[in-house]
Amino acid sequence: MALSMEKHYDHRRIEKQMQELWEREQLYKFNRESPGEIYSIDTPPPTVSGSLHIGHLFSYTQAEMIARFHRMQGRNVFYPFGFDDNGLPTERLVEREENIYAKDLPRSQFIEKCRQATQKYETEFVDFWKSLGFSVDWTTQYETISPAVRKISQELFLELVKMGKAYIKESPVLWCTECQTSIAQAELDTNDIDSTFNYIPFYVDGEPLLVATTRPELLYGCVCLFVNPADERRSALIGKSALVPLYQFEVPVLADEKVSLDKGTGVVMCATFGDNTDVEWFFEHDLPYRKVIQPNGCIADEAPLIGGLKVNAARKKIIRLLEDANLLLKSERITHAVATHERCGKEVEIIPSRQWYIDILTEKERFLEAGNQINWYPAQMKNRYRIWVENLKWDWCISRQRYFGVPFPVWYCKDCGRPVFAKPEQLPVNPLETEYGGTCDCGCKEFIPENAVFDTWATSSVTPQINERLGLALTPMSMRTHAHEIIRTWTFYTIVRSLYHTGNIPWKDLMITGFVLAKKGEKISKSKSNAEMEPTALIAEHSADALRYWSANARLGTDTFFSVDELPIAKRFITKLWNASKFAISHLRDMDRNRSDEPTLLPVDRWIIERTNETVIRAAAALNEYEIGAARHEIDDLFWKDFCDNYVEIVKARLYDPEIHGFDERRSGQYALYYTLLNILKMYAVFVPHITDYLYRVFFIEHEKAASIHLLKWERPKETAPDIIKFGEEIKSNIADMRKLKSENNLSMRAEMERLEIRTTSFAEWFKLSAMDLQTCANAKEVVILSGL
RNA sequence: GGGCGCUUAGCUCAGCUGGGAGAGCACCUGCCUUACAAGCAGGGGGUCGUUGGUUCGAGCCCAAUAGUGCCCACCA
Repeated sequence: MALSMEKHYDHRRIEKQMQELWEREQLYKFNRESPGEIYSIDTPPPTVSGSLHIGHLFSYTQAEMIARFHRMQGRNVFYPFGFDDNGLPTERLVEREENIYAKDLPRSQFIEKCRQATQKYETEFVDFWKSLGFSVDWTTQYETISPAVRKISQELFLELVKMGKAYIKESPVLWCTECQTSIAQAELDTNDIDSTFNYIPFYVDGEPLLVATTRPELLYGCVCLFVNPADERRSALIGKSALVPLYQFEVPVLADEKVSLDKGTGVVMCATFGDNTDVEWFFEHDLPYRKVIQPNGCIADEAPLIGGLKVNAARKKIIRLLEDANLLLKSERITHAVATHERCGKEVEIIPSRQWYIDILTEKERFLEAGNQINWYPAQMKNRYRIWVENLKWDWCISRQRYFGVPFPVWYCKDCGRPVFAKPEQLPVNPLETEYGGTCDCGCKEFIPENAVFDTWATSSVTPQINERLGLALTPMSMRTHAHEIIRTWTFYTIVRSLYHTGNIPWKDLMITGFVLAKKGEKISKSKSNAEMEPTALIAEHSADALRYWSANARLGTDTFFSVDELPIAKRFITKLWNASKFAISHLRDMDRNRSDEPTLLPVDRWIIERTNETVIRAAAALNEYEIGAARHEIDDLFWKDFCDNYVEIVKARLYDPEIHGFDERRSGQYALYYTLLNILKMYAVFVPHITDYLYRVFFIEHEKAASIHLLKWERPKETAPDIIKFGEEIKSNIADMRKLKSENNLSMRAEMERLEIRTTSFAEWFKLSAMDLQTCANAKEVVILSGL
């Protein structure tokens, strides 16, 4: 195929052309037989929630660059992509888009709608990654709802059951009354909500005892009052009975050190269940359960005065009743943080129910130790993990009373209620569609299927095992990457599962990327002002390489702001790379690479080669630490400042006029130019794969043989020559002085000058060999070298 | 309340193990120079949040303090 270099770089045509070529040539196809150690990347399977935003582009692109970097270090990169399509995010998307509620539809019909939505968005996502030039072997793609993954997920669940690490119990659980499912601690958000702190008198021995509460609707659920045992004012109350206002039943006054002396009135109402502390007290003090709130968010009918009302309406009504009865002695307006469900924003309740859990509370120490064995990039992200683990209060509830997810391979005996489990050969199985087919130990042959599905994280937490489904032993994988918001979920849960299933950490390195914010403090949303940040439109207009180049500007783990105003910088870089290459290649066309004798290099040529080697070393060091921005800046410095602004300007005349400068001298220049440009392109290939491969295929392919620049390896210079680099610094400073002189006199850079004085510390010999170059570069009549300065 | 960041030029940020304060954008001046005017060359502009300490020497280390952001806790 004939590729040409036109005056202007046409990203629309060339990016598409390159992507088609890569696909046709199967350039990124993973081959387990390929040489090189395997470098495996555990990439987040995006949840199908409908929004494809600049944050995806930013975070995934950085990881993709790491894949390219390691491939160009000679490693056999395994870089599978997946989709986390099952679960609540997809369900919420479908409910929102179609304006329906899952519970109003037949189960199978709703699941079918989810499947359709999933397919539609997954196609969009894949097209998107492809349009960014991702070096992914799409034949390794997985979906968490697929039969193969369902099977793995169910198998591993059964393994946990066998180990005693997964268990079922009837217990208070975090519950979303909007989504009508149990949820896990990791799915909580906190929102500041306006509320009132209500002071209500209970009566003990006929004397009023003021209790402050934000949840008066739970009065009927009150099971006791608590005071602090060290509270001298209250010690006489301990053990007595208190009369609950409005409802007129008696509850005991108990003592517990968790009660703070100075909060509210120092007396706490404990209800089942207002908050996490109530649950702890429920167990520690063996308290009874008084039902108030039902799973659908309505007050139980048996609760007088407010039965059947929604929680908020019930609260209002109770407050009004208290006021009417002169029982609301004080009411303070407050703003306080309440736990909400991250998927819908609704306040979370605590309701007893029968759920499946994975034991995590007994193994905190082990999880912390595992965290220490993993290399965190950037290192301080480990703190978020540590603090999360230390603060865990609930075992991981993995059952969801939802529809579009991996089913539990479980039935319950109709007689004794004991769970029975699917046999290995049955998997994957949906107990709603398949009979258990066995007999319970109690002799019963009838079973009730479990209709809950797994928490979506219960499946996505085994991505290392999912990635191993193709028969490759990968764990611990080389690297996991994602943004910092899911440390408490994806990172944590994967570590839990890996330790349980393999006894080992899931990956060696964790690369935690930052977030993209619209502007200071504003999160990305689908609001109008953010429409200009729609990524597919940005790529179409500004090119994938430009957006990739922009993404590579960030420091790892640090949030960044996106503004279209930043893209011209990237576009200018693309133009510069195009023009510089165009120039260099035009002077390399006649180069004879087959000559066996290497040219004797002039010092200037040695300098740019050494600078290139130095940059390769530095950029590789940064990328080995996942510092993409630092690496890019190193290469930028070499390319723009040293190569374009200085080296090319110096070597130009030699390339144009061998009759004046000498043919060997021209050959030396060609050699350095070839080496430097090729290696600059190789380094940039990680960041801007389209333009670099095009430039490679336009020219270098004749000499390098490999079909694509992406099949080449970076140089591995062992050391550089510091002297020649210092010499280069002196050349640059001499040229800068010359340019300054002309600029200050409003002269063209081409203006002729009488004499160029070169000042050098100790490189007089090298400057003598470069005198001709510098003389032409400055358009000077003579060059004088002043050494020893 | 606990933890982790950040604070450097008008803006966005880089500054490695302590020694010269930097880049891009913006601004000003000049330059059609056989890759690039979508360019090039040059310039102005900073008490490195504040205070104290260690050191021959601090943007960098230590302590305190202010502002700001995130993570966690906080529903009486």
